[in-house]
Amino acid sequence: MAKYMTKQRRVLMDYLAENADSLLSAEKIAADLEPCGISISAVYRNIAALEAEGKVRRSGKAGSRTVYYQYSAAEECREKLHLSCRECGKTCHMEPREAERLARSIKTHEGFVLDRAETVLYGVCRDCRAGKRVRKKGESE
Amino acid sequence: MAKYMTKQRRVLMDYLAENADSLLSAEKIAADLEPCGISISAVYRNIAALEAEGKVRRSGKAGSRTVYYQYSAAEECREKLHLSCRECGKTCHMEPREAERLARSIKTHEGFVLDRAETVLYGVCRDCRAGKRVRKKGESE
DNA sequence: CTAGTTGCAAAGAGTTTGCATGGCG
DNA sequence: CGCCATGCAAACTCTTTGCAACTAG
Repeated sequence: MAKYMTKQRRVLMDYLAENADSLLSAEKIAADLEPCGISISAVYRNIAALEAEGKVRRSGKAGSRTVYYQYSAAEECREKLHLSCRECGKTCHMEPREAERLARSIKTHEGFVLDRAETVLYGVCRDCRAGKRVRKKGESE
Repeated sequence: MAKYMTKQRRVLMDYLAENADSLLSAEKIAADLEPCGISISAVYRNIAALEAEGKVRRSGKAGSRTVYYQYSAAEECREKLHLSCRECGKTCHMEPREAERLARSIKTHEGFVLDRAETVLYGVCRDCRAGKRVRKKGESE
């Protein structure tokens, strides 16, 4: 997969890199990139390829059947736990030391080996707690 | 919602309670309960009602578009973090003290307030680690 | 009896796929 | 020029909904 670098693929990758801090649905991506001339199928197919290459991570939002994707630049990214904000949708990495401590703690106490690549912690981020009214597009109170 | 206790509802609730430790898709539930004479629509409708009552929790499995449900007996359940095993699908509660420590730690270090109700940690549980030593992709030791 | 429930089938939402055309290398 | 990638639309999967028949209280 990914033998040619097509216009669509480049546009998609740029877009994902620029929005590396938020969870994106295939439909949103397609909508935003539609003016660039990229079909929804191309979005899905490229994302699947990027996912296989480890450049994109998929994560479901609690209670939604839509799948969300996010750029996952480096390998190290997958060693980090992700924190996803319910309010603004942004995702950030948890400090490695913290993640490490958490993983160890859970393993010790529960005998459970955490899979950092697949785990996303949900909550409300610092900015949203501070602003408290950072409301994002199409999001009602 | 839930004004009458129908045969279907009772069967569903029993089933959910019995399988309180695993994540169940609507289809699996319907399949397992089909001999009891309950349609998939009834499954969905009852689950939606139970969910509204807080007796069922829904959670997406990482990287799957299917929604999974799980019995969530008590209120306290929602104050506990959940650990879900990728191998066997079982879910268990994280020790409250551990969860508390984790939440505090994240808040202190990242300014991120964890939503315990929506967060599920993925990994491999003690039993599966003991039984088989299946080692999968990107899993930390 | 009467309103909540059910089953069925049709409608939706989101994702995947077959096929002919188009474009990267 | 050959093969991969794209676009379109049809197929799929999972979930929701309309409606007439059914049933718990």
